[in-house]
Amino acid sequence: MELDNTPKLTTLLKPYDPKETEARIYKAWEESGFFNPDVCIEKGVTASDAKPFTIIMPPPNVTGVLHMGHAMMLTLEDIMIRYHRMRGDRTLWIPGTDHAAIATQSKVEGIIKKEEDKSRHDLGREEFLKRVETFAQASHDSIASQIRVMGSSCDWSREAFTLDETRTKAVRTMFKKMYNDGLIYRGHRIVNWDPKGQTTIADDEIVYEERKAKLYTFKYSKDFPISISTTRPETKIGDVAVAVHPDDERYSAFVGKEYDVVFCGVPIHIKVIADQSVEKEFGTGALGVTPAHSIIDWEIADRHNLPRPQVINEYAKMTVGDERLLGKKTTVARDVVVAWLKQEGLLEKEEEVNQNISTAERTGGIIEPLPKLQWFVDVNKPFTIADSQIKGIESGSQVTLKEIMTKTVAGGQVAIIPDHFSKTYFHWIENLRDWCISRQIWYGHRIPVWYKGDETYTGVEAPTGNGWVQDADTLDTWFSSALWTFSTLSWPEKTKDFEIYHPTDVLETGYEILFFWVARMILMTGYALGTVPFHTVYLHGTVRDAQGRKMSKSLGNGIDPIDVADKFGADAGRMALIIGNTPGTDSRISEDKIKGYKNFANKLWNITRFVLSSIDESVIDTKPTINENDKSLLAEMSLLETEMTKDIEEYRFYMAGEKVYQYVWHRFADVILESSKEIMKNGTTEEKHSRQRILYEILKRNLVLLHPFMPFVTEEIWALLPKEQGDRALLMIERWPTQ
RNA sequence: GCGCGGUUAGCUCAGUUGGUAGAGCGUCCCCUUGACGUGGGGAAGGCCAGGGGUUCGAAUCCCUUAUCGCGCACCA
Repeated sequence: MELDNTPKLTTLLKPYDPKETEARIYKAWEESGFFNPDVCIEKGVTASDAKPFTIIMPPPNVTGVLHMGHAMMLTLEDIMIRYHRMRGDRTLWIPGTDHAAIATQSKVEGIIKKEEDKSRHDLGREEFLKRVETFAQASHDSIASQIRVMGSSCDWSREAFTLDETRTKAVRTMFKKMYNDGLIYRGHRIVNWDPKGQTTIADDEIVYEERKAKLYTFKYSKDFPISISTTRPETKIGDVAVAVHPDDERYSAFVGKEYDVVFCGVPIHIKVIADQSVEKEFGTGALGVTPAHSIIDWEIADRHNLPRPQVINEYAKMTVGDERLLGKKTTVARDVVVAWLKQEGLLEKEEEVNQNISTAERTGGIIEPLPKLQWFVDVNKPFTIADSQIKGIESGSQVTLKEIMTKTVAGGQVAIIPDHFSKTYFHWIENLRDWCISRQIWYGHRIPVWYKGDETYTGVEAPTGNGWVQDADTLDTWFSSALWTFSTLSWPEKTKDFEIYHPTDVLETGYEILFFWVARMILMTGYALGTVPFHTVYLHGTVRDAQGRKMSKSLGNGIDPIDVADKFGADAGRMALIIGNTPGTDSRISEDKIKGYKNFANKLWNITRFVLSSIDESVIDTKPTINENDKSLLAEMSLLETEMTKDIEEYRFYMAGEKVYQYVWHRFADVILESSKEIMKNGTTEEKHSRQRILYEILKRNLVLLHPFMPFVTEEIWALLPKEQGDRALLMIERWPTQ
């Protein structure tokens, strides 16, 4: 490696300017090829038998631009990656983006609506998809450049997209495998229907909003013996039973009896049944069972083998009744039914209650539970796992997807940081139902199933022959995300990458997608590969504004990480995001905090100026004797290195960052540099040389320690520093101190 | 309803296995003009939410109360 021992003091005369520096440095890194572990091995930076360290980047949605949460994610991951690369590990960080089906589609629909006043149906499937792809591409390009601005040292040669060719193959292969194992099934079941988005959504895409509602208590008819309560009288047209608790003596005489009534002009048949799920104390203690329009009631119907008449359609309109009801919106129909109840003298009580109403996360539409023919992943069905490396699950044994999710975490094969999220995780699994994976949207992985008459074909490629029609639905975006750790490594191809880098080491992501994503990756990996997708899950919190509010467009309180990089430098933004931020805890960020770390970058710059202007070149070429006092300063430095290494290994990045900050500013600059001034003035030649040598050494060693946190300024200073034998040209591949 | 967190200096937060509390910012005083004013030195400020317990010793472990936040479920 070439050594350039000319201190570039002219550069150093100016204050540190991150804006001028950062883009240039990133380009140099990228051109060096060292983001790619193959190049590191090829060039002798990494041993060919070095142990791998892998992170697959959680792919940002191609819905626009990066926000502070992404910046935090990228920083945390880059710290780990740079640290491991400097340690000599075979370090791989794969970047990528997510097509984010519903989110991207609704974004583009919104734009087209606004600009052209057209819907996706006006454009047609093919034309609409073209528009989405154009949008996604532009969005991808800005995201990719923003990831670079943050200084992320990821391997762009392996970049992936959840909807590209390789990932499509993985998705289809997985679908077919699960279908063949009977874990994916098509069924007519009650689902969460979003009338606004015209699609099904998964249970965890529901957001509950508290609203005031009226609870009506009434009887179906004058002769009906039991009163029931509901907030949705219009659904009662779909009732088939009244359920009471088996121990409820008030109603035991009626259990088993059946009644025919005409309810608001519609004849209905009601059976009185006893079911454990009914609460005696709630309302009248009797529940009108509407199987087609309530998830709980659907399950009651399962237990009692009841019919499930549908009375509401996909547009939230009534499908039965006379002219008063037919075709009316549910909200209108509700008033009609209530008026009828009053008129007939059946309404006994009308009270105001607070209720949690289910809305769709993406569109805000009020969820209408409906029975529909959809695709599901069965989480409770046992299947034979061919080859299992999961503790407590033997190869060839019968196991369910739920068991896989539980045992990998319970057995410690996947460690969650902070640990208390494991409890939340288990709690979620206990309540997990079958996962509805089909969506009635256009953008995404189309379900790889084809129909011809009564025939059904499932496969990676379309079937040959005429007359086959592909299923119109697409897959839940989390289906493809769930394969991310191994689809990015070219699964189902058995590549070298896959062999070397999977399972990955760390998944670093926000706690809010523990269920959406983390759990499903564990599910898919356990199922398809019999192993875990990663050994450690590091969950970061939400980045909030200075007042602790979530950053949002409507509030206008967002801080754009790119603006931050522009104004203060990416290094400053990185430090501000990391320091004082513990895993799983929300953090606040403000310009003041970021500014503080810009000052720190400048401080480091000026330390360098002082050191370089204080030392003779002789202390670099010929190592002078270090006196006892200065030796103790080096020992202090070693201690810092040991502590920081331990902190990073144990995922305490906030502490590692703070320690080196404290040391550089308040020990190295405030004490050691200050005391050096006196030595340079009045010390003996030996004292001067000893001190000069350790100033040089301490500075270099601090640059190494700081590099994962503030890669740009440290790399820039490194380039300006005279080198000695063994120093590497780029700081990013300099060796981390061995412990 | 079930579960999980938080409650520490004016503000934002640390405090790794229990050993009489720390940082950043802010405030006040002082210093300094060839590394840096994006600087240096110093100071004030906390019965670590309340109560109880374990211990030689508790911010740290256990119980309990209050309060804030979050997740899940349900509200028929």
